[in-house]
Parts: sequence; structure tokens; C-alpha cells
Amino acid sequence: MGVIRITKSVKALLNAFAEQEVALSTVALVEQFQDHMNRSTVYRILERLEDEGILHSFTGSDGLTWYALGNKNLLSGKANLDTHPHFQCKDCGKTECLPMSVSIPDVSKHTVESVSLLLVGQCSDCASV
Amino acid sequence: MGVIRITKSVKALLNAFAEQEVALSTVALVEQFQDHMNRSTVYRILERLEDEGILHSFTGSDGLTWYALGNKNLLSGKANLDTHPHFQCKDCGKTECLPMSVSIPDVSKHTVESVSLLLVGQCSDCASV
DNA sequence: AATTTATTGCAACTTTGTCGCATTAACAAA
DNA sequence: TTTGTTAATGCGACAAAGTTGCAATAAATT
Ligand SMILES: [Mn+2]
Ligand SMILES: [Mn+2]
Ligand SMILES: [Zn+2]
Ligand SMILES: [Zn+2]
Repeated sequence: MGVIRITKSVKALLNAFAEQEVALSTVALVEQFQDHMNRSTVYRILERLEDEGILHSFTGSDGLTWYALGNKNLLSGKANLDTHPHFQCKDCGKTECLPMSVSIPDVSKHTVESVSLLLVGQCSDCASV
Repeated sequence: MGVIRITKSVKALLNAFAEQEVALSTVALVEQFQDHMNRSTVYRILERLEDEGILHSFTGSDGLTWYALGNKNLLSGKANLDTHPHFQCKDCGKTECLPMSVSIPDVSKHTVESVSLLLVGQCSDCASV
């Protein structure tokens, strides 16, 4: 793990995650910071922060890459959050980590190295409309 | 569900799925048929066949869309195969449906409408090398 | 065979993401 | 504080996956 410099752009991105506890998509972040940093900078910082274990990523139902605060910080202490499911609301798009473990189906013939579980539905806010 | 015409291209694509019992990615299919049909035709036929329930799709670890024979045909009779997991071999890329049901974690605050579970690892062929 | 319209080819376009390279700015050492 | 090192950034060009409008074509029906 190489040195990581806490640049203005890194601070800005980390701040975006600190405010909300939800996941943020690359597209949303690129748009949010389009006046403050270059698109490739956003992608590169996200990648770097994931390498450091500060963020983790997954693919949403839209095929986009989503990021959220990761193992080292917010979720530390809780069990086995390396592989946790994610929930995405099809109405408002809100996407979040689910703080629970995933039960892996038995596939004896294969070696399973990673699991990704995505639940899509309606969040509580959108359900109560 | 509109009328579906069994064109040469539709037959060719269905044939590709009939031969093998694995899932096929859009990219692989576009390449396989690049001399016989246009790229947009491939995408449009796949979409149409999925609407008809003949194929179903999911997103691979590569972010690509993968298709496999669906509910109405091959897998009919088996339990609840509407939501089944998929396995993708990180070595050879072979990707397949897992004929088992997915246990959905309890997210009482949300309404879950669909589940996608992807296992990534090493298939039996690649493990025995 | 004629008619209807679903399907296709084509080309242009969009979106997401990557890459090389010159410039800039963290950060540590002096 | 100044200087030196090099990680990080901006920029523009590029790539890959997928979409779209429209004219031409070919299934299916009569
Ligand atoms: Mn997460
Ligand atoms: Mn499947
Ligand atoms: Zn919602
Ligand atoms: Zn394999």
C-alpha cells in the first residue's frame, strides 16, 4: 500500500461519504464534483480509497459502480462485513449496505471466493407514500 | 407481449443457448455473430427473448450482461428458479445458473422485489489444474 | 401473390470508464 | 521556510458497452 496524500479532492470525497451513510455511485459523484475536480480524478481517488480499505464497492442494479465507507472505518467490529448484502430502492435510488452476513449456498463443486448479493425493492420512505 | 417473429437471427441465437447449458455474455454473442448479424440486432433479440421469458439475464462480475435460458423452458418444474444464484469462474470465465433457491436476508424495513446473488470463484475444471 | 408490420442494418450517438503525459501540489527533509 | 521528490491532477484522446432513429427488408397472414 503506497503513500496516500490527503488532497483537497480526497477530503471532498471523503466528506461526501461522511455526511450520509448511504452508498454513492460513481456517476453521482462525478456529477456532484464536476466543477471542482476532473472526472478521472474522481475515479482514481475512489479506486485508491478502496485499495486502502476505506471504501468498498459493488455493482448496482443499474450496472453502475457504487461506493460506501468500508471495513476499516464505519463497520469495524461487526461480524464478517467483508461480504454483506446491499439494498437498492428502485423508486428513489437510495442504496445502502445491509449490516448482516450472507449465507452462501452450498456449491461443493466450486470454490467460492467472493459473493455479491443485491436486494432491489422499495425502501421504507418510498413504501409509505 | 407482442408477436415474436422467428427470424434467422433469432434461431441462430437460440441455437447458441441450446448447445451449451451455460450463460453467455452479450459481448461474447456479439462477437460470435458479428459476421451474421448486426450488434444492435443481438441486443434487441436478447431483450425480446427475455421479455418473453425464454431467456433471463444477470450482471456478471465483469459488469457485463449475461443471458441464459430461462424459466419457461429449461428450468421449468424446479422450485422457485425465478431467483436463483449464478456462479462465475474467475479463471475461465465460465458462468452458469445454480439450480437452487436463494435465502433472502430479513430486511423488515424494506420491501424486497428481486434478489441477485453472484458467486465468483474457481470452477471444478480450473481447480483441478 | 399481395399486404402488413415486426425486424434488421446502418450510422450516429451516449455513457461509463481508462490512459498517457505534462503540470501541480502534498509532504518530508533540510 | 525553502527546497526536493513524486504522488496526484487536469486534460484530451480513446475504448467498450449499449442505445436510437430511420429507411430497407423479410416474416407472417390473408
Ligand atoms: Mn457495502
Ligand atoms: Mn440464471
Ligand atoms: Zn426509496
Ligand atoms: Zn473455470
